[in-house]
Amino acid sequence: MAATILLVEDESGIQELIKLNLTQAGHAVICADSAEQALMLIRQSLPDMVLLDWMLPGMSGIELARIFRSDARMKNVPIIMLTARGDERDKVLGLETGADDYITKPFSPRELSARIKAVLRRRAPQMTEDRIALRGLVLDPVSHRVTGHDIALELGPTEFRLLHFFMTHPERVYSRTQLLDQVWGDHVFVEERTVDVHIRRLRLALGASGHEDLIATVRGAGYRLSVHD
Amino acid sequence: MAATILLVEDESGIQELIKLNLTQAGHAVICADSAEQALMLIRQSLPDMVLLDWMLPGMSGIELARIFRSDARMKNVPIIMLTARGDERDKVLGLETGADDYITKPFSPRELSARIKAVLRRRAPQMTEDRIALRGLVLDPVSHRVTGHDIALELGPTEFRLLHFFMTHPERVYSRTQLLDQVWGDHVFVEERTVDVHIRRLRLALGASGHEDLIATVRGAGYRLSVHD
DNA sequence: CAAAATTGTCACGAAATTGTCATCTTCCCG
DNA sequence: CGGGAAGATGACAATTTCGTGACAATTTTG
Repeated sequence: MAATILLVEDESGIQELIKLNLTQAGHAVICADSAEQALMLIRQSLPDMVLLDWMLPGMSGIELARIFRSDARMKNVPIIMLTARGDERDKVLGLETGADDYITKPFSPRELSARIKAVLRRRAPQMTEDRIALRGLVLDPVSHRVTGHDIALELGPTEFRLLHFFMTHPERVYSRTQLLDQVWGDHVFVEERTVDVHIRRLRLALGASGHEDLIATVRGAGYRLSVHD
Repeated sequence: MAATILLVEDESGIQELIKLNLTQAGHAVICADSAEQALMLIRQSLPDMVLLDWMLPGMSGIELARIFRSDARMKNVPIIMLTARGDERDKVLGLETGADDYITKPFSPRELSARIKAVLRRRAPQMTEDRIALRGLVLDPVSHRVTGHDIALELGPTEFRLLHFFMTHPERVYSRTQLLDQVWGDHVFVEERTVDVHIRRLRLALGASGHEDLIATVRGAGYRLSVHD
């Protein structure tokens, strides 16, 4: 279970330490020193979750969390608060603000890993290993198989990732750029129109089970997996 | 994120300084020395937000904020209060009055920028991704769907943006120029009459669910989305 | 290593969208 | 009532956007 994690922590020592732990656990880590930087980064890199230090210079962690939560685009990004030992008020306040979990410093790498795993399981549908069913379509992340009305579908690797992404994010329009970021990866340099071609290939494959209209194109905006007929 | 900001500050030195900062950050700045001037300017120029000094000659900032809030036309314009250092009472009072945020002088350009960005993100209604419902009409920015009485409406990209804007700014008249700025974009050079045509197309589409009279024409002034029948 | 599969890019055509204009309608005011 | 101003409407051409098939490059597989 590899995830992209945004770490917001002003003390560079602790930041490095946590970053090391997370990296070794197989996660991609993006670091921010301040609330402002965090705001920038979370928008452009769409992390799978945020590790947020309670105490920050300027804007406090809790304020930052509140901002995250008030913006619909970031509403679904899970947040874990890092707090100093035993400050119960902070804990309550943090959870009220919408943090998904909190962890008190100092903590062991194992504990951190466990919390991350738990939160991701709860909040990031893509990362789970559960089967996803939708309109007679069943996608199994484990066996890497897809069936439509019990008919096995032949999908290439990219088509599979694309469908996987759409099925974990239904009823939501994604631009070509967003799809490239989410399905191909941030760093990749690929033409936007390439998305069209893969959408087409995916549609063709889905057609084998009568699901050709599952993915709708939204002119001028992007594509969307529609749950309704 | 470029915005039009109304700055209300009586000390010309500070005013110049802030104006410089904001301009460099890519915002358009309109300055007012007094509450009276501010009232004039906010009506005619429709800023995206207001930076309001707490201490003003004559009418105080907080009174001004109260007036802003009580006027339907300005109700949706976010306000950031500028207060002197550490006056907590002001802070509380300010937030109660309806200020969206406060910032204590002196402050760094970075902090100001961050607060502005945050407030705009929170308050600029078009930016949120919450579903908007109005007279049986439901617009979902996320899925890019519009339904009127559960009937799906077919909208082109521009019609969608136009309706989105109106639904986030109901009961308020917008001139063609303002609509071009808000829906098309500042830089675009398009005939004003083009707005008429798109209004028409939007009305036609809305007619499919019996909402043809949703957008009213205000002769000599512009158009308005009416909430009431 | 050869065959097969996958992938990114391109060019072309179809279709949708858009801006503009000319022409009616409607409304306002003397 | 008439004249004009402002808005509505329909048509149209230009542009944009998307779908589609082909193809070469690359990777995977046998």
